[in-house]
Amino acid sequence: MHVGHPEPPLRNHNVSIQPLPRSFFARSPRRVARELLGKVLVRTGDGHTPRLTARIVEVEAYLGEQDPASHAYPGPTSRNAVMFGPAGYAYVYFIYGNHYCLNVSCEREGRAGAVLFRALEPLTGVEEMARARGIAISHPRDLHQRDLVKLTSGPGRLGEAFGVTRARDNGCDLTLPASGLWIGADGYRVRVIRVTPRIGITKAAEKRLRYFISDNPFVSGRKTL
DNA sequence: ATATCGATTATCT
DNA sequence: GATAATCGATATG
Repeated sequence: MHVGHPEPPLRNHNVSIQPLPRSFFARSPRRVARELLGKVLVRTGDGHTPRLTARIVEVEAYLGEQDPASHAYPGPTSRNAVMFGPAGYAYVYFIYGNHYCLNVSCEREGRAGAVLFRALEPLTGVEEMARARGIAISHPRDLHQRDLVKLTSGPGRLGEAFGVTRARDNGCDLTLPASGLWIGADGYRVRVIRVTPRIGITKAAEKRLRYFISDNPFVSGRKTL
């Protein structure tokens, strides 16, 4: 075996994961974003067995019709309809002709708001994630941190790793394991949360609505203000 | 390490 | 017709 690994890159995950209730999401995007850190995104197959699990380590809040950076800013359209619906549903958008990004709707029905998933820490199903990302892995036990980071560090990357598309996942209920894509808690406690301006936007770029777990190596982009 | 750029298409002006 | 909640590749310090 190898020596000199300060920490194994993967913590294997045999504890049970409990779905989050809709009331968790039916709050302000700021609150939901902060409390989503440390929770687990799950992709389940037909057999209800989790195939893919990954810890949520970086998110951004989008506030709705008053937030110029939000897709809800122009008011309800067919694209953003899920954001105006009830909380706890997947809002998936396609961007730059290349990438699908995953959000969860917040607030009460009729009031827009969402949290964008920006980075995950893979827990199980790493080989499938690597296949989905088109990254060759010789021997799964020899995975290095730098390879793992490329799987789910960034909104487009994590979408691809989890096979998220608008046709497949937009509007699906993320509180329901039967949806195939859902969010749960496994008892993990986050230590330190950091807050910075959001990434990659041109409007309302100064608002500090990006939340991430301090010192987590899977966080995307700048780790300083 | 940071900077710049091309890819590629749904959505809106 | 312009833009975009991104990524990966390339160039340069």
